[in-house]
Amino acid sequence: MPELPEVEVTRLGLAPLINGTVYNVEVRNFSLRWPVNPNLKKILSSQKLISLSRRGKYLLADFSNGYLIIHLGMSGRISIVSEKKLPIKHDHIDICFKVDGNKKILRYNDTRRFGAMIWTDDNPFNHKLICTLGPEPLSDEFNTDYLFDIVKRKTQPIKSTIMDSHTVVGVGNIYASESLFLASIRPQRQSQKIKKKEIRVLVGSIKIVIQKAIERGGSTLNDFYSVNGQSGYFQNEHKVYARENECCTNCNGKIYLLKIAQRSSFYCKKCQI
DNA sequence: TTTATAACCTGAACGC
DNA sequence: TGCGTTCAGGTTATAA
Repeated sequence: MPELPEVEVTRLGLAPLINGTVYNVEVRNFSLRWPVNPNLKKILSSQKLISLSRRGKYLLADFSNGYLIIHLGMSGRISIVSEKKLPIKHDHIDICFKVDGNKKILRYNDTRRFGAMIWTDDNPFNHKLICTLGPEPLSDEFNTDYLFDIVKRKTQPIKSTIMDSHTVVGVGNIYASESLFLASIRPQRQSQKIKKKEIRVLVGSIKIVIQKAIERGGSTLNDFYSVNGQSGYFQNEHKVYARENECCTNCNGKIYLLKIAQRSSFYCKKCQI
């Protein structure tokens, strides 16, 4: 489910909890990708949520006494619900806030439990999961010279390179396919054989695709919904992703499916070289 | 050092 | 209808 745009949409949706104070935490299942801190309830009790930021696909919840690092994995979802709403299957964690006298529950649901909720009282940017991440795709740091310097040393397919969070964060399977289509580059091309002028176009394409997806509220395929339960709309603009055997919107040719690093990759043989 | 693969877990979709 | 198989948006650890 969540790639960078979906995580950003989630972050923005959680804004009503800022300045709220935690009055209860209920962990129904501690077994996420990494075990949830068994003392989380004690740690967060009476703490104030100061701000919410994002680094790649990680949400960073800044509390008075430390940070909660949240990753949604493949099927994680966060919603704000009322106290009356009963938990359903896979609702693993509730963090209960009092905000301006009102009670609001941050509810974490994750069917496949590939997500994570990690407590740290250190600077989260020093955390081993965060400190090795590549630049944000929309930042100036992610530019032609930067990416070209990386790809010229890589023999792996370009799609694998741009999906590597150490190269650039937030480009998952959907947006990798879409960005490569926009840049007219086949996903299986060997990274080091791609010319600098193509890398320039690719960098621009990644920025465009990510920016547009954020503006559309992310992509809702099977299970992404924002905090308010709204679906995203960017899936309506997918040019190649999940469109095997359909017509290319550009040339009317056929969209092909190819497995790269065990992941489905979609491309047009005519438009992408 | 780089690249490929297995693993984590659940449920939907599909074929027989 | 029911069972078995395959596949899915992410990321890390391990093997090659």
